[in-house]
Amino acid sequence: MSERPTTTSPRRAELLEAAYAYALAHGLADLSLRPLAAAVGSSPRVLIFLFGSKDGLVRALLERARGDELTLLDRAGQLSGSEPIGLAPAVERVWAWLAAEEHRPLLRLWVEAYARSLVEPDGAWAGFARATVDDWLTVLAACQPDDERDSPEGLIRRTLALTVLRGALLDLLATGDTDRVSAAVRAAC
Amino acid sequence: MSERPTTTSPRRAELLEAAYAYALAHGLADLSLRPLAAAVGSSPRVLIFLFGSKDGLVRALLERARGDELTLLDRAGQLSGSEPIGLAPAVERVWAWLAAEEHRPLLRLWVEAYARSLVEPDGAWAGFARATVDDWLTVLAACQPDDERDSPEGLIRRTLALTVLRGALLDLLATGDTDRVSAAVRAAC
DNA sequence: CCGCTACTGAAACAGTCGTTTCAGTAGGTG
DNA sequence: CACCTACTGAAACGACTGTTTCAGTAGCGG
Repeated sequence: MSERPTTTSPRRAELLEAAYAYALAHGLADLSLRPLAAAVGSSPRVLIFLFGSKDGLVRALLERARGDELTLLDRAGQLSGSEPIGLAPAVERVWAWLAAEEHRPLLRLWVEAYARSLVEPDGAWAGFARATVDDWLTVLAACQPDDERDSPEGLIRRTLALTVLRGALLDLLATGDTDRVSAAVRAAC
Repeated sequence: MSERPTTTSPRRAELLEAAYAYALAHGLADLSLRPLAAAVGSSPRVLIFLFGSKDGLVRALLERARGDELTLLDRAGQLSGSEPIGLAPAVERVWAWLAAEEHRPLLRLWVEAYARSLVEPDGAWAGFARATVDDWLTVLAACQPDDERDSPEGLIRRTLALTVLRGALLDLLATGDTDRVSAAVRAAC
């Protein structure tokens, strides 16, 4: 009976932003409506009304996080806008962004969503891991010179580049040892 | 009052093994006692009695998973037992194990625990991510020639090796594209 | 048989969960 | 004014959660 304006509405956008900040701080794993609603100055009733269900809210949060990720990727893509800058410089630039202290909550959230979508491939998390792999590979491809991009070795090289970035991110989030991990990324280039 | 044989007991070991199989199939994120107990032929009462609490059970499961991981690492370490085999061959051997289809549930569980211990560094998951980074770096160090191992570049090289393995694992779990990812790992060596 | 340890079943406890029901209020438009 | 849309508060629903209480049973050494 309580229909859903699943579409965008001003209040919905406002609450989504607040909920996103809350998720960055507390994680998505044991997110629950009542504490979240209290933190963002709302009520479970309203969250359900605006997002349809808790799953709808989580989906919206994941899309929101993916939005942040895509703006990063756009910035990396810009650098290859006029002329491809090559894989190694692209990796170093993206890594500088990933290693920045202030992006760590977002990246933790990202790892959490990635892992969850592997374990539980249905529901709100469906396809998140797969989607980001494709997003990144596409952007890395845009950084490669034209002839390299379309060769089989080009695919393998950008897969390796993505692998280094992802693995380094995991190490960094666990140890916080920026120097050691950044040196490894630099060595890979 | 119903205090803890937190120590090992025959029944406890038996149920732990069954619960481990269940966790491999269903994940740890929304593990709950009643369905688990039903699946392993026991009751919540007994699980609490034998493991002290749900947190105790989860801790035991994580230790159990880490046990599986350590036997893999031991096997990689064996190959460097008499004479260090070098980083690149070690990576290729370990990757062959990681890429095997039958190890995927264990690796999914591993990623789940890793991510969770990043988001929620207290409680049962504490230190899991950090511990495995150290485990792996130690074993990779044992594969390096003596002079390389103790140099600063040696630390960076094995960090990079670990990075490649971890990143490749994430890609493989999301896409299942063994050929592409294995080619990238081979290219890194 | 006694007493001890190890384990177990059934039921209840208090709490949280997502969601629903029913009731509104505020603001703009006709 | 009436009317519609957008939003909201309070309270309840039933289903679950981890945990506890109380009551056992089975086996075994003495």
